[in-house]
Amino acid sequence: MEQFNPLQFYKCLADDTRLKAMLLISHQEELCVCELVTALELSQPKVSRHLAQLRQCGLLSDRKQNQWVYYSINKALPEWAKNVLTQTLTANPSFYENDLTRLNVMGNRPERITSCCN
Amino acid sequence: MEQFNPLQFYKCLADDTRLKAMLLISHQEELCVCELVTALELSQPKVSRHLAQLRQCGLLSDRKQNQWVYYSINKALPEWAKNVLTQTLTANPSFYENDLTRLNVMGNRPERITSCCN
DNA sequence: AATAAACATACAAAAAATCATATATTCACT
DNA sequence: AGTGAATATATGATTTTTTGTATGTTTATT
Repeated sequence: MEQFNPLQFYKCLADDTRLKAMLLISHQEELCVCELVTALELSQPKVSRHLAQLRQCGLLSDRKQNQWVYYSINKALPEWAKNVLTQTLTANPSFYENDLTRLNVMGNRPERITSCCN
Repeated sequence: MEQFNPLQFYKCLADDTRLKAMLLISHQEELCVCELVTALELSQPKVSRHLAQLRQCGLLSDRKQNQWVYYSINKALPEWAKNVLTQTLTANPSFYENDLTRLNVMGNRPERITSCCN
């Protein structure tokens, strides 16, 4: 990850899929690809591609567990960028409420295994 | 101006010219087109086009005085968006320092007439 | 070993954003 | 009335971004 720069950060947020993914992940701590596919009602390759971009730009981290890959907000993000995400999340609930609803009614969500038992 | 939405806001910030213009205007309260042309070292139509977009999206206001058009941050922007701009401005001085330098050494800057004397 | 689920990636096509250039408008000054 | 400075906009070309589709990899299950 190169030097974090605000233009790159905003380019990452300037797409419907990526912005909603970022907000949903912020809201839920972490989400796997298949949960985002369901919440966003988009194809798996599309979601996967955007998540890869967000990871490459340093906005997301991923961890692999069994067959799932969980994405979360990169802890190393600059404070100002974290604040921007938090402000956006709390001020715009209607922007992602439908996605959150679909996530909440989703069946078959993978069970998280707490890290102590890995 | 339609309902303000975060995706549109971030699309506005996802371009080098627009992001720098927003930050410079934030920093300086208001700037006219020719000052931005000098600071950013870009063509007048290019700057003008981007400013028009920022105005149409509700991020900037303009006022006309004599032959100059001054742009400033739209006072009616949602608080969260104003906060995002402030955070970005204060946390990333190096992103726009060269532009600020060019602005400061610029000769022939138009003289502001205080609004009481219009 | 075969099958299936979850995820990633490659590639070409389509869509969207940006740009340079030319030109129009407005205002100030002579 | 004519000139020049500041700004805006239109148009077609170029560049960038996004997308669908096909395919590859890994892991779990039978």
